[in-house]
Order: sequence, then C-alpha cells, then structure tokens
Amino acid sequence: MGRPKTYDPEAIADKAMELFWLNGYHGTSTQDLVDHLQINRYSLYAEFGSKQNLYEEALARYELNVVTHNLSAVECAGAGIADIGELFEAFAAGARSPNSKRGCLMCNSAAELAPHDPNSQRFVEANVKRVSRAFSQAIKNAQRWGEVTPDVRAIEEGRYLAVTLFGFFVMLRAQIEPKILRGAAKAVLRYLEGLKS
Amino acid sequence: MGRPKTYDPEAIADKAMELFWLNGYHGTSTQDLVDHLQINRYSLYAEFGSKQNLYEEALARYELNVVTHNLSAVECAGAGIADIGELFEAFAAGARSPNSKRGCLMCNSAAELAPHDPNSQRFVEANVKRVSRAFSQAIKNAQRWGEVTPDVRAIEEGRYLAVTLFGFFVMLRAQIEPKILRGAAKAVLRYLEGLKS
DNA sequence: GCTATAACTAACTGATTAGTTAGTTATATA
DNA sequence: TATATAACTAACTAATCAGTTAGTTATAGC
Repeated sequence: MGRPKTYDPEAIADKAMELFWLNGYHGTSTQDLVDHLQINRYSLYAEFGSKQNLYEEALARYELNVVTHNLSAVECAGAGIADIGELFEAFAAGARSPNSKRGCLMCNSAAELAPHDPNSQRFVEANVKRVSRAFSQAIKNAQRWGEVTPDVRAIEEGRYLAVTLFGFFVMLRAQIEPKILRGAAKAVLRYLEGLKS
Repeated sequence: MGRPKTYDPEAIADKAMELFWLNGYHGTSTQDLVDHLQINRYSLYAEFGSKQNLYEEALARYELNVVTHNLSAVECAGAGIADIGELFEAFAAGARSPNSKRGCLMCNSAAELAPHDPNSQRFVEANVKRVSRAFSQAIKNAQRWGEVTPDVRAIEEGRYLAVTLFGFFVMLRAQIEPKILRGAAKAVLRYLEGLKS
C-alpha cells in the first residue's frame, strides 16, 4: 500500500556509484546527487539514510559489478598467466581514455577515505585481498598444469601483482602519459614470463 | 618597513603540507589550517592567496623535501639494485605504523585532485617521471658495472617500479594488512634479482 | 469511492565553507 | 620621535554543506 516509488533503488545506487567514482566522496555534494540521480532529496534520504551510507552502498555495488567484471578472466577456474598479462595490458591501453580518469573506486577510496573511515577501510582491504587471491590462484592454476615452476611463491606474487595493479589505477586516474603505463605493462609481461622458468 | 611577520612562511607551508598530506585537500578546511598553523586567517590569505595556492605550495615543498629525502639513496650517482630493494623493503616495513597512513602526498593528490585540477596533475606527473627516472638510472648504473644484464630495458623497468611504488603508497594509506606489503616487497626483491641473470 | 499508507514537493534548518574587510598595532626609517 | 608601511585581530560575507520537515499526492486494499 501507499504511493509507489518512482525510482529504482538499484539504478539510483548505480548512478551514485558513477558520481562518487569520478568525483570522490568529498567532491560529490548531496546537491550533485539530487541533480544527477532521478530522485528527489527526501526520497534519497528515506531510501539511503545518509550520504555516507549511500557511499558504502556504492562501494558494495562497485565490488559486486565492476570488480567482478574486470576480474572475470583472472577469477575463472581456468585462468593462467596470459589472463593476468592481458588484464594489465588492457588497463595500460586505456590510459588517458575518456573513462580512465575515474581510475578504480576502491583505489580512490583507499586514498581519500580509508585512513579516516573504518567502513571504507574494510571495503578496500577486502578488495585488495580479493585481487591478491585472484592473481595467486591464477598462478597456482598455471603451476598445476606446469606452465609456472613450482618454486614460485604464488601468494606473495599475487600480492605483488595486486599492489602493482593499484599503482596502475593511480596512474590512470592522474592521467599520466600513456607511455609510462605501456612501459610498465611490458615489464609486467616480462616479469610474468620469468615465472615460467 | 612596516610591522614584521610573526610567522615563518616556510614553516607555515610545511605545516600546511602535513595537514594536506594526512587529510587531503577537501578534508582540510581553512579553519583547520588557521587552527593548526601558527598564523591568523588574514595573514594566511595575504601570504598564500588561496587555499588552492597554499596546496600547490605544499606539493612543491613535498617534492623538494620529502621526495628528495625518500629517493636520496636511489637518486645518488652510485645507486644500484640493492638501493631499489631497500626502498621497497623500508616502505613495506612501515605498514600500519603511525605515520604510514599519510601515504604519499603525490599519490593522494593523484587520486583526489589530479583528474580535475590541471595544476595538481602536473605536479603528480612530474613526480612520477622523477621516480621512474631515478629507478631506471639506478638500473643503468648497475648495468654499467655489470650487475644487471645489458638486455634489461632500464626505462621500462624504471616505469614499472615507479607504478608499483605508487601501489605501495596506496596500501600504506589504506592501512592494508602488513603481510600484504611484506609479501609484495619480497616479490619485488626476487624480481630485482631476476634482472641480474 | 473511502481510507490508510507511503512517496512526493519544496522550503527550510543550523553549521560550515572559502574568502574579505574595517579598524588596530608594531616596527623601520627619516 | 613622527610617519609610512605592513601585519595584526576579529567580525563579517555570501554560498554551500548535509540533513529535516510540513504539507501534498498517488496508490493498494477494503
């Protein structure tokens, strides 16, 4: 009963995610949200409670949708070294493209909010662990079928690749010259080759 | 002539740098600056013009003092592979230490302001290039005295290391579990060893 | 069609934002 | 010691911040 909502809560959260992703938490005002989301101020607060809460909703949806999409090839059961390399090449290829300056919402949140907001910190840390595990799992896969030598420490290498990926995200967001990322990606590929022998 | 300043402009800029470093640009209000710097509101604006201007002053001083200090071992003429490794080990060792959550001001600026502020972007890009060059120069040094094989592409590897270092900074700022950075640092050391053969 | 319910509109709150200004005070020079 | 100069204090501005509220409207169930 009662008047039905004229908005779709998930669609609103997705649009909020886009705004926070591009402009950051402090760089996105509630007025920006009201202006760009198809929702009025009252309903925004009735639905999400606070700006902070909506931001956390955005982080959750980013993890669920964007990260899952970006990591799909590396997280799949048959992932190997080539899939890791292609991930880095793809991000390097996107340098200074229209959407690249959004970087990664988790990375942006790490720099802007994580040191002062425990909730954001947990989201970021969970994301880092997920990415680390995805990489190390892909390396373990490659070890299982003999592509990578058994002496390689998959967990440490996975953490290393995760940290490096966050470095790529920072470069994308700062619109650093593409040649920097292309050079870095080439080095990543050679490093990955080195795991094989 | 006229009444003398009761403050030291450089000391004020340094304190501003500390605040921006810890809390970010949007996270530091002019009131915060007035409260924590030994300067009154009028003089703050008379001396620095605007918050934005003071922030750029802070970036410049960070580059001049902090970055120069952190890179000193790698930028010196006799730097080699060991100096690069020690740099990463030192940052990894600082994970979750009191000051580590400041991360790196250039990295924080990259995530918060660079995509929307051309001036900040230039500071960040210049810093990335400086760090890249420092690493590649150290690799070239090592090649000159035969520590590193001549086929290693020093420039690309330097860019790679710079990107990875920014990844470390993000992890420090987000207070990620120390074991992640320790694992990553170990992998960096093995990677550096790999340059030798 | 009546009524309970919940979402709507739009104006509002007090706090905080970056930045300014009028009037006061301290010093170097003459 | 008189004066020009520049930094000081403290109150002020208009805009914006996140969040609230009173009154209106649309719908589902009866």
